[in-house]
Amino acid sequence: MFFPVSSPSNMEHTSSQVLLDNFNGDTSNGLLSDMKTDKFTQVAEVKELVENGRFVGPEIEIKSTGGDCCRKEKKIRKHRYAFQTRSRVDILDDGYRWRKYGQKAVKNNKFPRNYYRCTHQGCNVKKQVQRLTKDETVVLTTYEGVHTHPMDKPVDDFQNILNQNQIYTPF
DNA sequence: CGAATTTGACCGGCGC
DNA sequence: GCGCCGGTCAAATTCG
Repeated sequence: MFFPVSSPSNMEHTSSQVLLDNFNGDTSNGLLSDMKTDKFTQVAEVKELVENGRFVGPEIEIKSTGGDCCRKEKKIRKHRYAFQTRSRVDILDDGYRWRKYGQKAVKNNKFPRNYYRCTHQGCNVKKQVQRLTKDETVVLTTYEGVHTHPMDKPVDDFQNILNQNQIYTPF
């Protein structure tokens, strides 16, 4: 799996993965519960939106299982995407600027969940970050939405430096 | 002083 | 309807 993030010097990533299991109805950790209530139970595809080699946002494409007899499978894009990272630090700098707007205690978890919104004007991408109790070296990050602007922070990765000269306009 | 964070209040959905 | 739960708001506070 492509890991979309730059690697500033204060980060220590040793692994990352997409939590495909949680998109299949497992809401035991309280995350992604709306996937269930929305009555979409099958994940057709989980992929990262990559434009010109640069990560621009997460995307989940879901095929609805219920519904219309006359219509073919309806595709719904939820733009929600989760991955977990093994890191000692909570603050994972992914190149975008986030404003914290909430913090909640999570059931069955001694660590709080943090809610962030992208500070860019008109870009309402959200993410939530929580540390797992069962392995407190794991940080689970859930993104919702797609950035409508390029990241504003320079990174030390050469490919990212090249890609900063490109503007992504999804609509 | 403007921007970001903190933190309790508030709100909507859901189960009983 | 009521309470719980997850998510968001917003006033107060802190930070740069």
